[in-house]
Amino acid sequence: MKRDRPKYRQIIDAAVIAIAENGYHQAQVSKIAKQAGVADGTIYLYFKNKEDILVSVFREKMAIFAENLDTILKQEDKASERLYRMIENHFRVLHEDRHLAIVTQLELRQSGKALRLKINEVLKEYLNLLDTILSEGVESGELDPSIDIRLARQMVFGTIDETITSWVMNGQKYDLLQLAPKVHKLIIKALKA
Amino acid sequence: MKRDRPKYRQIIDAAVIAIAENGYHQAQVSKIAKQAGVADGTIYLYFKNKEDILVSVFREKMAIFAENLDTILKQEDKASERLYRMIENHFRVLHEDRHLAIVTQLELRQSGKALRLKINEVLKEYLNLLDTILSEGVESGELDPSIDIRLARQMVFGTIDETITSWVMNGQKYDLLQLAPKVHKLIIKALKA
Amino acid sequence: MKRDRPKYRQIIDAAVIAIAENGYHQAQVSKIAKQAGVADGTIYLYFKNKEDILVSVFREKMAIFAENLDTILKQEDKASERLYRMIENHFRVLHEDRHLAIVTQLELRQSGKALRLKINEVLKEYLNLLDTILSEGVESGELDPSIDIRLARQMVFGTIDETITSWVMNGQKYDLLQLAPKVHKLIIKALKA
Amino acid sequence: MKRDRPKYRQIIDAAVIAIAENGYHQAQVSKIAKQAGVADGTIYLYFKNKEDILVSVFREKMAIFAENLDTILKQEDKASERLYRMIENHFRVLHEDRHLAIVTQLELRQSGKALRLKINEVLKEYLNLLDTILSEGVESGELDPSIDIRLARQMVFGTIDETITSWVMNGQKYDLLQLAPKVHKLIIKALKA
DNA sequence: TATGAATGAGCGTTCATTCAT
DNA sequence: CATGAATGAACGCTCATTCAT
Repeated sequence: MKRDRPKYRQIIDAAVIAIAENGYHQAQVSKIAKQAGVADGTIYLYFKNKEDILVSVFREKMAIFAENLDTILKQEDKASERLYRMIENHFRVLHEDRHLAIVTQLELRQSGKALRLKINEVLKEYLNLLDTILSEGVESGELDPSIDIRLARQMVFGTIDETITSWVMNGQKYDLLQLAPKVHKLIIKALKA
Repeated sequence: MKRDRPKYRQIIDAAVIAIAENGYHQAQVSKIAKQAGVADGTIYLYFKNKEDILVSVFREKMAIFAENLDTILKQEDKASERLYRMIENHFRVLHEDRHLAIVTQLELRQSGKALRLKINEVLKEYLNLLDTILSEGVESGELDPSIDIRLARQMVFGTIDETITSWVMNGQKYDLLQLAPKVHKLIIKALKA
Repeated sequence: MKRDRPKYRQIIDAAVIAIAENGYHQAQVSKIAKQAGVADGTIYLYFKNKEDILVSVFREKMAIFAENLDTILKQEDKASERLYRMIENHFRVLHEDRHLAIVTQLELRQSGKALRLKINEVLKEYLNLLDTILSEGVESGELDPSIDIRLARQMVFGTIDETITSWVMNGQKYDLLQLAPKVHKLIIKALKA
Repeated sequence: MKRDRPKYRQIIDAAVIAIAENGYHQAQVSKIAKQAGVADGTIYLYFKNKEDILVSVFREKMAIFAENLDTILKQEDKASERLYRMIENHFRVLHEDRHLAIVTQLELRQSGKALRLKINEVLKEYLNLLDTILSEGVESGELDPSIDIRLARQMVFGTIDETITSWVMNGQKYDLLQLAPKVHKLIIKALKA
């Protein structure tokens, strides 16, 4: 399998750096290749085309969120705690990889419609896990039964996303992780029974 | 003043349509010119360059939100009502101009970093009004004094934005306006004292 | 109409020279543009793509053959004389434009299948005129009624084509026009009643 | 000798199939290798480069024509009969190997000038045999002494070539072999004393 | 002998911007 | 003011060839 060979991840990681440092439109294939330390043509042994690199970046990195979240769901069963761990996890991953944060919050959003649709498919899995947390929270009586799940999900994700984007656009100057408890408190207040 | 001459708005409106119908990357200057019924070169008598058209689109259209919001602030003084009117206004404007909704929620986000920064400056005025609503709500004792204004603003804007973007991405099929009360309820629950 | 503007022919003529001098695969669009004294992009104001240039070269130049042949058909009604004039015309045009001879006999045949099909359509008109000469020659009793028109046409065209190609491949060193009477004699002997 | 080892012919035959089925420009070295069941690199143990494969294809296959023709020259001494056998042989070989017909009549002609010159050298041997038939036919009084041998050869080869190319371009739908007597008759009429 | 992963030079095309009319 | 023909820089991708194993 191609994605198990070392150069696959090497190129993925190079793409994140190249995009974060140059911007989406200035991250030419040749720049990614140079950053990865391979020839331009080598890229095409591992990826169908440039778009495929970008979707793969998103898929591989998103897997980190989803995996962690999966573990959290198994460890916790209180909705409030689950949400806290989710927020904290989301913030932590992007806090620890600032290049990745720039890429997911700013650069990848400049992609064309086709790529956006593929990215959304990947994102959907993550949002489904969030839906699960919310539904189960309602069922257990912990969360307000009158909430609209979709709307609640949009609020949770929208708040998280906007918070991180603001942090990135302001130069990642302050400590994103410290915001987790406050964001959590706000969200729980809105959702609790 | 250039922006008072009829062709200025003609080009702005043409840009919104051209971008909504063709997508950001397929909205070439020549297409905008054709849509506006002017020659390519004429564009450059009214705008410095392509980026200038797009920033102007955002500025002119954003003015609608801000104006309305200004009026609302003068008419209402309860934070809850102000927020309701703001959400309702935001939803209504984009509900009534579907081209504009596509442009602001999807297409304009594909622009490069430079343009994004300029757009954010324009957006900042709008967010400042929101900050005002929140601060005054806290001062009057209507809103929870322990909230972080910036965070609260990010939640409010993030939730609104995510809700609208979902609506656009799902083809603007359902009635966005009907969501206003629910969104408002959720937000107020999170923010009230 | 694009093809009436001077740059259209300018580019066509430049393409013939660029291809003759560099070979089909080495006649890059930028070389054709430089030879024509225009910018690369200008080419695309007159032609859809590179293939379109080449088909146009063939069409425009082939028109010379067909026009002359049309005139000949009107002036002469003896098949033998018509064939002589056709051969002489074909030889003369290529003899007088050696670049064109290289392009039609050698370079343009290196094009891909798609282009070849389009070229063949253009060629078909010319071959139809030849068919007319042969059919009318048979009807008038001047040519052998037992000949297969298609086969006869293939012989006439195959002989002419092979003769010219040999001349080109040998460096256009001898006088092609002098061969016309001999070729004509050979062909008439094969076809006469 | 390399060309006696089994993989040599294996690659030659694979090249004919790959070119006939994919077209000249789509017959990449890797496709030929796959068709031959060897690794890409192995090709270069038997051939200097891609051009060398193609020249070898032509040389090896042309040898069939020449060998047969050699035998014919020994068996027959009447020019008319020799020509008939030559035409019949030429038609038969290509009729029986339709892949080869496509390759020699259409695909190989798309090659660059350099390759074409090498192919012509191989072809020259075949054409020399044809010259011999014609010269001896003139000497024996069977053929018209006034003919120009080179021209006669161009007519014979041009007619055969054009006939076969037409057949291939029309999808090899009709019976090429049946045309041999008619072609022969036409040619003999042109050449006989 | 045989392999196949890696290489990197090369090119058609788009489109924002200019400027002579 | 308005036009639109002309410009030319910029880039993703292919594929013949090599060479370490």
